[in-house]
Formats: sequence, structure tokens, C-alpha cells
Amino acid sequence: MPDALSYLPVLQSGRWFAQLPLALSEALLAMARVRTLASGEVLFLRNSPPCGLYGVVRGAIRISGISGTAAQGGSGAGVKEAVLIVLPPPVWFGEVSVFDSSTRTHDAHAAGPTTLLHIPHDGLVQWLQQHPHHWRDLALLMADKLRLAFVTLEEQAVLSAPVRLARRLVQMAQGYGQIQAQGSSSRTLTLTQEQLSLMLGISRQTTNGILNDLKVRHILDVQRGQLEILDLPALRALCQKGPD
Amino acid sequence: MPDALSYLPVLQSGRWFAQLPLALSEALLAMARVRTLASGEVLFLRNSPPCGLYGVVRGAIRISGISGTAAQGGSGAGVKEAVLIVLPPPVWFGEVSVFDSSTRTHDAHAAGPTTLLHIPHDGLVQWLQQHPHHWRDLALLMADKLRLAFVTLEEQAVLSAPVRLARRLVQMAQGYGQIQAQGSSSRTLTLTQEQLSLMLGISRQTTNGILNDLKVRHILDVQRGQLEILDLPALRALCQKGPD
DNA sequence: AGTCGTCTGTCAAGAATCCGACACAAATCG
DNA sequence: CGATTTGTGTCGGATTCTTGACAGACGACT
Repeated sequence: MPDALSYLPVLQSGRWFAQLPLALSEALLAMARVRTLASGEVLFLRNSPPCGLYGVVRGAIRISGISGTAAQGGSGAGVKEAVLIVLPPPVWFGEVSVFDSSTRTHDAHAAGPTTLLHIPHDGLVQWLQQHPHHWRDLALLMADKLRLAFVTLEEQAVLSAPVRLARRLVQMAQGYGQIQAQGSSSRTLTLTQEQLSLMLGISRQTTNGILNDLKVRHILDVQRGQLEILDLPALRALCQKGPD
Repeated sequence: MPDALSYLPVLQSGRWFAQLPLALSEALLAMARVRTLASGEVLFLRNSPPCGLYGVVRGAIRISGISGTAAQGGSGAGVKEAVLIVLPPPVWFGEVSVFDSSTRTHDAHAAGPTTLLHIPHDGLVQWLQQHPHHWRDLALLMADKLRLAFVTLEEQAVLSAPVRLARRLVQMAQGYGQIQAQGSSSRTLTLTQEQLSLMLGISRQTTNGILNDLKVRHILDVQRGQLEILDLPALRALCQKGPD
């Protein structure tokens, strides 16, 4: 089991972590426990008590609203799963419960084999009580997410499905604003079309149609369970309103 | 000009403010400046620098954004305004910028004659630096909003328009979870149908249709520029999935 | 190798929603 | 007071999206 320190390079590529005061980032690493999850394994479920802060260092975590991985196609009352987001490295999450000690609002599953750093709740809170000005640093994580949520909410209300899809892909490629350096103009996203459709609140078929269109235009490469962005500038251009 | 203290009863009805440690709530009141706005007046605009924290004590503040494509269509194509939310007393807002000192993500206008308490940015930050464990208390405001945003995001993706409308009305009637005591089973909301439609991301016509349906069923009273909830339990019942 | 489950591609029917248009009522304002 | 603006009610056609269904492709497992 590798030490938390060995993931420092990954973590440093994240905007939030990289900007932390040394005292806090070192304390986080010192308190961190490395945890690995198999694909699909549950990290926590809705309404479970606060368990601390997590940082993704490998794989991804799927945050979803209504659990239902039973995979029964069944034609009955479709209990739709609402995937909120799929978090890639080096994103940190779970901080809301650290602040208000309230229960989780969503389920968290591993999307593929995943490695996390886990900062247990009690230890973190105790440390913060002794170093209270770092509450602000932790709160910056919430501030980022709140801004992101506002943007997403606004887009959802105003933009058409194809544009929303394009924007989401761009956001994901940039680690939801958390990845600092990039340089590479292409990037591979590991998720199924169905997961993507659930994130956008549209049907799988519609998603498939839009994806195909992007594929024909050589903007994306679509493969089983993953998407590769071939032409990021073109994708960005589609993020404006113009449908076609 | 009344003193900030005179608004204490209103403020105390809010969940967040009421639960604050005395030291913080007293400091807020001491730093607060009372500010009144005429209907439609601008409080701040997107991209403006952080100006501090605000608490609504009378009237309401409309938080809105515009899908910012700066494209001036020759045909005068609609620049859609996306209303995020209309904040009634005793809601506090503007805290995100206090944490990250970054610019505003949205426009804030007065929806009707409005009175605010304004805690200027610099003074608040300075005070918090001297009492750093209160950063956490302020962060609770963000935690509440993040939870609310997550729920809204999920609803937007999964629920039908009529259900979303019902839920939004219920939420508004409860001050988005910020109003503690209630008791009154009816409540008047001051907003136009168009604003409501923009909040939900549906067209005015669709909104009008749903509203009419609720009116016929004596759940709502619909008047020019305002809605009155007549039957809150019935409205709550509609918040489940069943369309009709 | 063969089987099975998942993911993808595609179709057509039908529902929901949007859009432009228009009439009308209520507020606002000179 | 009449003129203008703003908000509401309503229509029908165009558009988008959903639903359900099915076939093929790929990967995993025995």
C-alpha cells in the first residue's frame, strides 16, 4: 500500500490543493489514509453520516442522486438515476459534511478501479479547531463548487441539449476547473453514453445522436465506454449558442 | 434610517442567523449598514468585485444571469435572462465572494422595494481574521446553498415541468429552507409568471398552463404579479412524481 | 470457444415543449 | 384622461425529446 505522499504530484496538479498553505496541505497528507475501491464499489450512500473528506488520485467517483444500479431494464416505474457528476483526479469532495456535520446528499460509487485519499471527519475537524483560520481554505473548495453549480444551473435552464453536452465535455476535460496545467489539446474521458446522458438529464438516444454528429465532424472519437476529444477548440466553439 | 438592530426579529427568523454564535451575530449587526433599493435597482452585476455580505430584511433580491454569448444577432434574437432565484427575507447572500475574493457570478436586482443589511467586504474579512473560527460559521451558509443547489440540479434533470414548478413554489414559500417557524398554511409570492418560468427553464406559456391548472384545482390563486398558495398540503402532494 | 451481459447504433410513434402571434386587462405615465 | 407599457390567457404549427423496441458489437467469464 503506497503512502499518501506518493500521490503528491497528482494532488499538486489540482488548483485547490496546490494553492493551500503548506501547514494545511501537510496536515491533510499526514491524516490521509489511502483507500482503493473496485469498480462500482460504494463509498457512501445518501443519508449516511459524515465520514470526512476525500481526494481522488486514480480512477473516478460517480456522484449520483437516486441509487439503482440493479441494472433491471424492466419496463416498470422507471426509477431514474440522476448522475450529478463524475469526479476525476485530482478533485476533492465531501467537504460539505465536514462543515455542517450533516448527512450525505448523494451516493458515491467508484467508476472504475479507484484510489482515494481519505481524511477522516473527526481528525480533520479537531485539527481545524486548533488551526481555525484554515476553515477558510477548506471553504474555498465549497466556493468553487458553488460557482460551478450556479453556472451549471443556469446552463441547464437556457441552453439546448447539444450545447450543454459540449460544455460538459469541455468541463470534464478540464477537471471541472480543478486541473491547472494542460497543454495537451486532446483528452480521454472514461464514461458510458448512458452516464453522460444522465448527467445532462437527456435520454441515452438523444445523447447518442449528438455524439454521432460530433464523431462525424471529427471533433470526438467515440468508443465503447470512453470518449476522446480530438478537436478541443472546435468543441469550445460549439459551446456558444449556435446550434449548427 | 432605522438601525440595523431594529431588524433583529426578522433576522432571527432565519435558520442560519439564529444559530450563529452571539459573537458573530453581534459583530455582523455592528458592522451592518442599512441599505434600501427601489424596485428594479441594481445591487451588483456579474464580474463586479466583491463588496461583502448582504441580508434581505424587506422585499426581495432577484439573482439572475445571462447566457453570456455577447452575440448581437441582427434579428434581435433573444438574449435569454436566466433567473436563478429570488431571495426573500431573511436570506443572506454574497458570501462566496467573501471567501474567495473573486468577482460576482450573477446580477442582483431588487424585486420590488427592498431593504438590505450590508456587511462590507473588508471589514468582515478583517474581523474574521481576528476571530478565525467563525469562518466555519460563515461557511455554513455556503454549505446550505450547495445542498440546495445539488437538489435543484437533480430535480431539473429528472422531474417533469409541473412537478418542478410545484417544488419550487413550496421551496419559495419556505424561504428556501431558511425560514424556521411557519404555521401559516398560505403564503403570497410576489413574482411574475415570466420570472417563474425563467427560474424553471421553461417557457412562459408552459408556465401559464401549469399555473392555470393549479388555479382551477384551487391550490393557487393567480393574480397579476403574484401567486398565493391556498392549499400547501395539496401542493406538497404534487411534488411527487405523479403528473396527474 | 461459446455464452452472457453491457454498451452502442438506429428507427418510428408519440408526447412535451417551444415559438410566434394575437387579444385583452391592469398598471403607469404624460 | 388617453397613450403606452407590462403582464396574462390562448392558439396552432414546428421542433425537440422521450419511449420502447430491437439488432449488432464488444468484453468478460466459464
